[in-house]
Amino acid sequence: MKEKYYISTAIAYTSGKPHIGNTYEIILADAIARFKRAQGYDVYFQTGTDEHGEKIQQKALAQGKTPKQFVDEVSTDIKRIWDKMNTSYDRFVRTTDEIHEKEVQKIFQKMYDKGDIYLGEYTGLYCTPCESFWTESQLVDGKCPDCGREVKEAKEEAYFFKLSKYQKQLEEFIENNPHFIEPESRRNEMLNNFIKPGLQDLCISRTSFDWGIPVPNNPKHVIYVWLDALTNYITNIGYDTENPTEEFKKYWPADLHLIGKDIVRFHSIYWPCFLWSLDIDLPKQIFGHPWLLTNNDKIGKSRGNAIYADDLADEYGVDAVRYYVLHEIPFANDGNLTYELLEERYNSDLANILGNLVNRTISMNKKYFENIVCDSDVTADVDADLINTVLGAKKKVEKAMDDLHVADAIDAVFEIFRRSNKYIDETTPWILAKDENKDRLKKVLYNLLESIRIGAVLLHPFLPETSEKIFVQLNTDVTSYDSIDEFGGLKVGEKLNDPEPLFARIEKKED
RNA sequence: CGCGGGGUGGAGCAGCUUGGUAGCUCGCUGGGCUCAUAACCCAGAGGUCAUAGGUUCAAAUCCUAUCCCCGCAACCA
Repeated sequence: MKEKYYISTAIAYTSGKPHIGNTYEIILADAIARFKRAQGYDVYFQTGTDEHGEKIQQKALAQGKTPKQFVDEVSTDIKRIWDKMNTSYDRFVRTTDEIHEKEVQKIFQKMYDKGDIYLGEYTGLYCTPCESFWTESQLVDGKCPDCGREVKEAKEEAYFFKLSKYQKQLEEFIENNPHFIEPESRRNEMLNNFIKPGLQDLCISRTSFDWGIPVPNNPKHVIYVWLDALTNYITNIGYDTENPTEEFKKYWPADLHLIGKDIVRFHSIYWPCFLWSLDIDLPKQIFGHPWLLTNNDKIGKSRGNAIYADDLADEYGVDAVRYYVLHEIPFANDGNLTYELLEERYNSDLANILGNLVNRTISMNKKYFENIVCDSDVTADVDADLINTVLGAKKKVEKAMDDLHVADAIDAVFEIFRRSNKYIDETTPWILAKDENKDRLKKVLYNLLESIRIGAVLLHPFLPETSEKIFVQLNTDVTSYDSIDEFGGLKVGEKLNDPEPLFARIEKKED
């Protein structure tokens, strides 16, 4: 039986259209999911939208819509972008789905019955006109950051979750599982900044708005969005407080929660404690990926520098966008996106190194052998180095992917293409073409076509569309992950399709 | 002294855990080639690795201090 692999993204908050930085997450998850599938795992890949909360209620109101209308529109748009980016999620979930809402209430009830949730009083600084609580640090000159008026201490009834009860357990767990939170810098931050100083009980209900899941038996409270949102990872695969489904038993615990570094806290502190409260195993790993910046500034609508994935895809193509974001964020540090950098990568890597290689190779094969795949036994010393590089790439990709170093994995694939370009110069096929029998040329072109095939197989998780276009030009169905363990999978005698440029070069703008 | 991260040739990054000729991609200069999307291949110039001390035979890599940048700071997801 195939080993399972459950990967999730965070569910996207439906307060507005996600920008390229948000979209990066689903692309990254997709690359990992596709890679694991290629390796033979039984992959379950979940994504979706997080749709409750005060902010959404306010936004909807401002647009004269009901919250439900509003989130329906935004969620549809998010799904559209995910689809446009060619992401292969297995399930797109929404926190407004009935199955989820019902289960969250049952979860709340179970925690309550267990004694992990109690009714208490929330004390905070309250601005009466704004009907909002603020923390000390949010205040501006000691006054309400919204309206500038005085705030005063106020109390309200609220439910609390006993985080404090699990503090020691959590601290020990994270100490003993050094890879539970990645990258390491985030782990240190959580441990030193939040956990070790002590965990306060978490207020998990709100009464200041009603766009949320009602607390069972006390509907003037709605359940705090993070309890609502985090549980999406289990409710949608069939968790139930009494009778969890076979699907749940099969896929849980998740292998990887892929999330933004800004919400590591919720996933590495609240989520484990919630799961313990339910007596469920913890996910195996939480990876807080870095951000994509533009001009080294945070991307955001309010900053007026928002860049959207679908706009970029319209201009440069889906795979160019995928390539850029996957390649530009090595691992733990933020990446940078500008149109100049994107065009630079596009031209040099996609158009020149990859696109041109495929084009020149297939063009030569057409010119010299009428598109027929030929081969011979006339080898030379240079062949071995090419073949070693090509066959060695798989291990490098696997090693990099095991560490979630996706950018390194892509580089390892491109080594095949770079080496192949060099091989053309070393072998000078146009000179070999002058030979009467062309036997050496047959071997050289076969080696090149086969290298491209192997490269395309490895490229597939990252740039699926491009990879498939290459297979079409090679007219091959030998595309399995196992087919690249040995050199020589491409069948002799097959007829290639005519060359078609994969990526048209972008000419520099004249302005 | 709130916590964490970063400051490496013109640009974007790796290296730092386990000290020992500073690496990659792009750009630039020169050369080669002509199959190809003026693409490809080779060679070269360019860095006192933020600053100041310290440890060491030897530091980008360890320690201390300082400066600058970024994120977080629990009820906003």
